[in-house]
Amino acid sequence: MVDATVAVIAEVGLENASFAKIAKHAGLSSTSLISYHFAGRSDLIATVATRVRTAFADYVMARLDESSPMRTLLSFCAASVDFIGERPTYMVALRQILAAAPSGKGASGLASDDRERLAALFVDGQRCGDFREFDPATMASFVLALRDDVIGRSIAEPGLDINLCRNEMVAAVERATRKDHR
Amino acid sequence: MVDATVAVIAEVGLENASFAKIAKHAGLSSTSLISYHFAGRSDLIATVATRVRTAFADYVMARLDESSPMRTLLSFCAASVDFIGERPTYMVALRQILAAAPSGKGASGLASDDRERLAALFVDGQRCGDFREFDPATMASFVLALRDDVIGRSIAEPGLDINLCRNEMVAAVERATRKDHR
Amino acid sequence: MVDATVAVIAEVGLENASFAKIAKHAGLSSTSLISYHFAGRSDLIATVATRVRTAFADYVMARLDESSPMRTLLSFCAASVDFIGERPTYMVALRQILAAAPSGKGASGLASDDRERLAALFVDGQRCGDFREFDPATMASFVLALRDDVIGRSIAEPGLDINLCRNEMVAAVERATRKDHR
Amino acid sequence: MVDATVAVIAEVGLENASFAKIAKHAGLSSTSLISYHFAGRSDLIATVATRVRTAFADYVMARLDESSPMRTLLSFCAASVDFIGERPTYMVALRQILAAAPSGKGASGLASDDRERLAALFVDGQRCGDFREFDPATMASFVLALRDDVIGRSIAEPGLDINLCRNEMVAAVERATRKDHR
DNA sequence: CATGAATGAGATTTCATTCAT
DNA sequence: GATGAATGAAATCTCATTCAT
Repeated sequence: MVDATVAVIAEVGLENASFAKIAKHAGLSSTSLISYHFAGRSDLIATVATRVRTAFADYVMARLDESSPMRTLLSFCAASVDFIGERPTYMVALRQILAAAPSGKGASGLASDDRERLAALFVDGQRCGDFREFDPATMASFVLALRDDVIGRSIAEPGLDINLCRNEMVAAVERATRKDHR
Repeated sequence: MVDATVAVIAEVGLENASFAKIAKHAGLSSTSLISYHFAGRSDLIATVATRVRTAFADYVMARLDESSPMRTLLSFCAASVDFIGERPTYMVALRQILAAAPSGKGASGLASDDRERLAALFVDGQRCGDFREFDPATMASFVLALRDDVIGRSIAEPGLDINLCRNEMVAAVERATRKDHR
Repeated sequence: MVDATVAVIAEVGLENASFAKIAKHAGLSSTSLISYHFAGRSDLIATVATRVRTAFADYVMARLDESSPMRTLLSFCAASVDFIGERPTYMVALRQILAAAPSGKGASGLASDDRERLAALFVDGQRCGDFREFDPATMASFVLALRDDVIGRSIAEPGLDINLCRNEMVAAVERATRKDHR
Repeated sequence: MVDATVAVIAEVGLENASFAKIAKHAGLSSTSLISYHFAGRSDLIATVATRVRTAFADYVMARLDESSPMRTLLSFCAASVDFIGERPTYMVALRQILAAAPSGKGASGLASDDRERLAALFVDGQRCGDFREFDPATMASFVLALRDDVIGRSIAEPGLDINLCRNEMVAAVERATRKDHR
């Protein structure tokens, strides 16, 4: 049921992902089952968000090279983009959910997890000399924005070269964060 | 009427920006006037997007320093972020519209203008030695993604320091694009 | 304006013939002109009905052979069918208006004119021996029903042979009304 | 729900038979249930038409005297008119639907069944000498037109004598179709 | 005469949800 | 657990009409 929701969101967008479409995609003959299992629409999409984020985190964690802060960062970028190619609908759905989230906490809080972890990584890396001085929170947000941009383009441009995106992203992030030479 | 729509979208999100709320905000006594002036909901939000993009383009163009490709790029970044502080609701509305846009053209096509111009700028700058070698289209998308990220954060985090964001963005973009030092 | 209404009714049916469509067909930029010239929708379609009926009556009257009741009847039938071929949209519109008319008088009374005149003709012809004994009112209604049927078929079947219809109608009406032999 | 629709159409006409009135007549608290069960307004009225035509066909079939083509024809006429007296609202509704039907197929196609069967009957009867030579398709349409005329009059004239109509129709149809006496 | 903005009623349709089975 | 009928709110859209210009 959650998977059906992911698929529907990826196909028609969060706004148009009604219980009716989800039920049909899941092979259910009534939307009442969804109401039965979830407290409401927001409960359902929160569950979806969690499921997607877990899958994403698992995938990325397994590919993390934590031998140094910079390597952690770059392997995070690479793995993130690879996941987009691996499970496109997952990231599309997550992006829709995060974009539509009203300010404050709620679903938006979901994204802050990643951001905080990245910011902490930057603080570490600045201390040990991997990174130049910049605002960790802002840079964390920037890195995630690049990742989300690849997601968006992977939707809009069917023939997109994911490998190119990954390499470009890694190169850009490295240059934006590393210590300036001289 | 378009301005009322911008305000409502910025307040409650695109999804909840119903004709009823817009009419109320515009001081109209009926939603039918909106249907009268616009071919439909999509026509209205397309008009909104155009209006916002025009205002944005005008603002940025007036602040562009075109003495070199790199300066053009960095002044574009700075002006973009400044506009967010200037007309926050405009950018919030635009971001909602772009995020909800299904793939293909439509609202997504709205962003392609900027992207193409940036890409062309990169090609120029690479030829004249301002920029290192990278994929112009990908980098153009990245730069816009950073701008959109600042928009998003300006919504989610009321107390955000826009000046900090601008400086960080300029610094990051410059390092990501300039020629590598030996 | 009346002619535009006729055309629109013939094209999309009375039910869908809105002021908006009529105004567009008439080249007007606003429906308010229609409201200005007519007391309301019913006034407009009543005017249309009158216009059409006048045109129809003029056409038929000019072709009537009143040398005997039977000849009057048959020439009425022939001329009626010919008019359908001549001005198809006129009769289509009239038929729509009459069919949608609620019982009682109103627009329905428009049809009773023809019926009464035909019934009177039958009474005459029965007196002078042209027609057999039958209920004049019922037969009058029947004759008009055949005419309306040709109208209906001329809409539904584009390639309909109007001449065939006229001849068949004349033959059928003659046999249904003439005195039985022996 | 279908029966409620029939009743409402018979009462206020097809044009004014809104979901609201139908729901009210059916004792429903919301019009949404109609949208739930039917794909749309056209689906509903198509269902109504089918229901009515089935009832009509069943009634007439049970009263058909098929001992000869002419007897089949005349018993069809008699039974048809009798049904009008039996279930007035059914025929009123059907007539409204057919009259409002745009050309082409759709509801108009509903009548073609009867027409084809009658035409086939005429061909048979002409071969065996029951009927004179005439165009079968045209005559079939004519006979149904007479039937529909009685329906129409039974609406417009409350005190109409149905028996008289039946007898007049049978007499007229017999004379219009039988072989001419020398 | 003509325009076009504005109005309010009303129509269909979709939505999430509840309830009895 | 699963179904499908039923509900009420809300959304978009069309309609005829009015009014100021």
